[in-house]
Amino acid sequence: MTQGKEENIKLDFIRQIVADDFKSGKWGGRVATRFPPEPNGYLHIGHAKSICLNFGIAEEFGGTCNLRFDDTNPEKEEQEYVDSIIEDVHWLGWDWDDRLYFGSDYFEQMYQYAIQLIKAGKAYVCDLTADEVRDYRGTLTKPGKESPHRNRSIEENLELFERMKAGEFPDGSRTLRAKIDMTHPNLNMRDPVMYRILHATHHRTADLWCIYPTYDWAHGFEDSIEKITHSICTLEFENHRPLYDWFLDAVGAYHPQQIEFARLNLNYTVMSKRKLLQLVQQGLVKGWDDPRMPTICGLRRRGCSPESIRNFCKVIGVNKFNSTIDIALLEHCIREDLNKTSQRVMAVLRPLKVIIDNYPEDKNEELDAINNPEDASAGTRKVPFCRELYIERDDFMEEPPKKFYRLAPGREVRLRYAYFITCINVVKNADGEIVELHCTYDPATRGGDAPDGRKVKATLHWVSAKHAIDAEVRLYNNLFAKENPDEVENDQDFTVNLNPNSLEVLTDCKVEPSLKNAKPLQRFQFERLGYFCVDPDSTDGKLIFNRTVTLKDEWAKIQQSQQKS
RNA sequence: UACCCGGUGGUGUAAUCGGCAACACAGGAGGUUUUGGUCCUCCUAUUCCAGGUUCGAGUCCUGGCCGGGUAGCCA
Repeated sequence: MTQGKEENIKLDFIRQIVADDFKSGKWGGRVATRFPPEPNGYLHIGHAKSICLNFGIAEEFGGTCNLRFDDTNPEKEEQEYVDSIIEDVHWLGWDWDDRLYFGSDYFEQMYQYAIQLIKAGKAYVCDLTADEVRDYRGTLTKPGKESPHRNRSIEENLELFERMKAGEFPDGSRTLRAKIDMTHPNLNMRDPVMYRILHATHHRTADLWCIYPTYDWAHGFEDSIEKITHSICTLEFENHRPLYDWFLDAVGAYHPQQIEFARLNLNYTVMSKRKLLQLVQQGLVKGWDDPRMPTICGLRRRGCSPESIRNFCKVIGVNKFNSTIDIALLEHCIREDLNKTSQRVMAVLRPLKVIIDNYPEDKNEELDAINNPEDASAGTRKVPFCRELYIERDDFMEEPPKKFYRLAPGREVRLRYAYFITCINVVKNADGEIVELHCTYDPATRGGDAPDGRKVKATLHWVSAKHAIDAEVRLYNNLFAKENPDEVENDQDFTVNLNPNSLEVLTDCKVEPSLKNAKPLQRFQFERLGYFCVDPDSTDGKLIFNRTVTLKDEWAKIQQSQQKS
C-alpha cells in the first residue's frame, strides 16, 4: 500500500477524510469508492479528474474502486456510451477487475426499498402533473404546499404503486414521492419524486420496467448495495446530501459518506456534456474524438499519453471552490511526459528546397541520429543524406531581423547530425517567391562538429528530398478564441467564440523515411517543432499526423515582442 | 430575496495544534546545449474587508463584502 502520508504527499481534503477514517477504523479499515458515470455522453478530462480521484484513493489505501453506470434514465442512455466509457477508463490506466456494475441491476432492490418506505408511511403516490408539482413546490423564498394525495392510506399507495409498475398508467400521470417536508428550506427535501412512469426501452433492462427511479432515490442505494465507504461527487450535489442521508436512514440501509468536490474547468474550452454534444451534432468538430475536443478519446487521438493526463489530475489538486485551470498547465504535463518518452524524428512541415552545390550528385550517406537524448536505451538510427534536401521555410530569412539565428544569405548553420552549410544563393520565381536555396557544405563537419572548433548559432532539422515521405499534418490550436467561451453578448451562443484557426491542415509535408511503418496513435517528437501522433485516418499510402502540442518556442516569443514594438 | 457551500501571487494548490506564507504553472533575466527543446541558477508576485481574542492569526470569534450552487418526473 502506498498511503499518501507514507509518501510524504500533502493530502487533499478528501484524502484527509479517508485517511482519518482509515486510521479510526470507521469502516473497518475498508476503503471502497466508485466512479459512477451516466452513459449519456463521452468522458472528458473533467471526468478524468474524478476517475483519478476515485481510483487513485482506492489504490493508495489498498481499497477498491468500482466502475458503475448510473443508468436510471432510459431516454438518454445508450450502449455506445457504455462501450466508450469502459474503453476510456481502461486507457487512462485504471482497472476494476470484475467490479463492473450497473444501477439498473439494482432496480428490483430499489423497488423493494420503495415498498418498505410506503409501508412506513414515508412515501406516497401523487397524481399531480409535472406542472402542478412545480407549483406546489414553492420557490426559493416561499414554502411549498402539500399535495392533495399526500395522505392516502398505505394500502392505496401500495396498490397504486403496484399498478404504476404494472404499466396501467400513462407516462407522467403519477409519481411516487417521499413524504418529507413541503416547507423545508432545501427544495430537494420538499417531497422529492422517487419514481416516474416512463414507457421507454432501457439499453439493458429493455421493457422490464416502466417506472424508473430518480437520481436521488437511486444513487444512495447503488452506493449502499456496493458497500461504498466514500461516495465522492461534484459540488452541485451538495444540496442533495441531506436527501441522500434521509433515504438511506429511512430504510435503515448501509450508509456511505457523500463528499463533494469542485469539478474541473479549463480555459479556452468547454466541459459540459450538453455543449460538447452540440459541437458534435452541429458538425462544428469532426466527432467526439476530434483532437480539439477535451474528451478522453479526443485527447488520445491528439496524442496525449494517459500518464500525462493522470499527472495533470494529480497536480491540479482537489478543492471545494470553483476555479479555472490554465490550459498551459495541461500542455506542460503533456510535454513533460512526452519529452521523456518520445522518439525523435525529423519532419519538415513547410518545405523549402536546398541544393548543396558542392555535394556530389549521385552520393548518398547514412548519418547517425539519436532517438531520444533523454533515454540512452532508445538507441540511434540512420538518416539518409544527399545533395537535395528540404528545410523549414521558417528557418530561412532573406533579411534576418535581430536575434534570428537561422539560415540567411551568406550565413552558416548546422544541419542536425549532418554538416554545416552556408547559403550562397536564393532562387525566386516570377512572383518573387523563394523557391530554392543554393548552399555549400563543409565536408569536414560531418556529423555536425567542426574540427576547427568554429560555432554556428543554429541547428536546423531537414529531410533528404530523395528519401522523404509525403505526409499530411494537422495543426491544432485552442478550440475557442476566448478564455471563457461562455462569455457572450446577450442572446449569442457560446459557439460564436469558436477559434476559426483551431485546425490548420498541411498537405505538403516531408518526413524522414524511418516513419514509413509508423502505426496509428504512435507518438513522436518532430525535432524543434513539437509532439506529433499518427492519426487513425492514415492509410498505407498516406501518413497523417496530429500535432499534440508544440515544443516551447523561444523564437516565437521574441518574434511576438518584436512585432509589438 | 431563502437555504447550502466557498474566498491564499496572474493561474492552480500547500501551510495537519494558532508559530518564518511555500510548491508548480505562467511571466522575466542568465547559464549549458548538435532541438531557440530538455536541464540548471536567479527574479517578479499572495492571505477579500473591518473589528476582536492572543506574545503571536491565512488558521479562532463577530460583522460585512464578493463568488458559486439550488425552484427536472435530468444526473
